[in-house]
Amino acid sequence: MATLASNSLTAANVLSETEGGEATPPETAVPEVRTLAERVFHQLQDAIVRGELAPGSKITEPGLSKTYGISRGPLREAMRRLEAHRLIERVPHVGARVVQLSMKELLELFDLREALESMAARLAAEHMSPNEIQGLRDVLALHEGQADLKRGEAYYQREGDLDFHYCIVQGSHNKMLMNLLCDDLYYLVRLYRTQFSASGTRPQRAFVEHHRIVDAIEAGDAELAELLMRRHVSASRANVADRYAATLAQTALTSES
Amino acid sequence: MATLASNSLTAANVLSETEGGEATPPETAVPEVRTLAERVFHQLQDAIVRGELAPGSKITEPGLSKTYGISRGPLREAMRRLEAHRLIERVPHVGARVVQLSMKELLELFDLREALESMAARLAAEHMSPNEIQGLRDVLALHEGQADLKRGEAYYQREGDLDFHYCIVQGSHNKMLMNLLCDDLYYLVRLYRTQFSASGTRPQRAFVEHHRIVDAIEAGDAELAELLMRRHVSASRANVADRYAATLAQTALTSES
DNA sequence: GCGTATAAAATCGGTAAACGAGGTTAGTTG
DNA sequence: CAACTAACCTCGTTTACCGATTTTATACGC
Repeated sequence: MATLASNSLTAANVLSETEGGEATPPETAVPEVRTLAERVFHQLQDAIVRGELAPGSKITEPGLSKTYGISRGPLREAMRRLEAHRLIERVPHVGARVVQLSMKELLELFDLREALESMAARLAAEHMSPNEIQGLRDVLALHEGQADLKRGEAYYQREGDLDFHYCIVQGSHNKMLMNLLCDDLYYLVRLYRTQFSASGTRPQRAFVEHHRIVDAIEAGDAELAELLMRRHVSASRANVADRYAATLAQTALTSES
Repeated sequence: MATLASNSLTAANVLSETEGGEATPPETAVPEVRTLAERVFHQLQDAIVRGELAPGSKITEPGLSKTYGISRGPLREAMRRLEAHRLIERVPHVGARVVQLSMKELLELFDLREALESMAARLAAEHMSPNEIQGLRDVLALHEGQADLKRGEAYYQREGDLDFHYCIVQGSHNKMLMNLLCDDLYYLVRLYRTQFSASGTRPQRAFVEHHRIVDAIEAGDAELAELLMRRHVSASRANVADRYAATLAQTALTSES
């Protein structure tokens, strides 16, 4: 049966507003989940990012075909897309498995983000409208009100942090950059966060840094915004690397490359 | 090792039965063209990049299925990958068409390259081995010997330029960066070059810039290498923008970005 | 017992036919 | 000439089936 009518999209819902009435679903209207292949692609993407599909685990076509109740055709299309996004790895007559990420690649990813997001911050400072900047402030205020920030957890490692970075990237008004960061890299970032359960104990600091970045953007100081964002990402990277080193030293001493 | 000096094409040529002798050159053996879907993906990718499939033209499944002599299954998988790489655009019950690129997006792409390739140059200066640097020199020497460089054409806009940038990116030893630039963005770059028949008349200058960059890398001067690469890409961008503006002014004055 | 060789099962890659759904086009009608 | 309708086409998906390759399980020999 084609049950493509109403399904749980579960996408990365960014801004959650007052759910008073269904009158105006803000911008983020339910986009294009019109085909089965697309739906299962997002479902799988979500399952991988959230760790429901364990990293390194093998995924078979008959298995997924059964769990999601679809035939192999659209399933294989979805898997092709996952492969292109580097969320699964495939060996021709063998099968596919969820990516297993190394610390080296995680640090590489941070280097990429440093280059790209600092660029995004510069462009955002040049191009963001007062309205958009207000939206940024709203996002920060929303985060500030959340309890988990005060509890000193979660903020940085949850979607909240990404919300902020999403907004900056959107504010760059550079479509290519938006595609690259939001469509390609951020799913990997989220995947890393679940795999390493990483990046924990610097929530307030990150929060302050976010505010400083918005200040620079609001002031139209592109150079400063770029610098602050570069430092911000770099600090995140160092934090992750430190935590990883600590974990390594604590558990045992096995090498890796 | 890992000098992929003259790979460039890797195009669609299938593993026709011409593989009599296993005397394939050391590395760079024809890797994974083992499945039909993969083969047709590369064929289509190549056809699009080379302009054989006109930008904006509609491509239909029955059509391609017939042209390439394959069934719709693997064809659709290939198209999914093309879509993920942004070489085609797809509308759910309507069809797919080759991307039509705007000058705005081209300039955005250059901005991305500026950020990413300058980063690559910095990393290359830090990580490239003497062997790899020699390989870079060889690539430049190869280009210098080619006649078309002296004729003042072709060098910059042909694969030659990309060869150089490929090598720099490889020299960064950053796998994520390599994936991003070489697997994702460079096909778009090449597509732009065919679509705009662009970027022509600064071959010697680009050539000199390439040499300066290698000098900086050889000297281990990461900061300089990064700066020079940033300028190099930026100059390319300006060149393209100028030529485009000239074209616009010449033909007529119609709409703009 | 253990390693190798062989056979069986499972999976992947691919083809073909068929069907409904949605979109495009053209023709008819008012 | 606009609007409605009816073909027609393509896309999305399922099902069934096939060969090729891999994995596993079994059996054999040492």
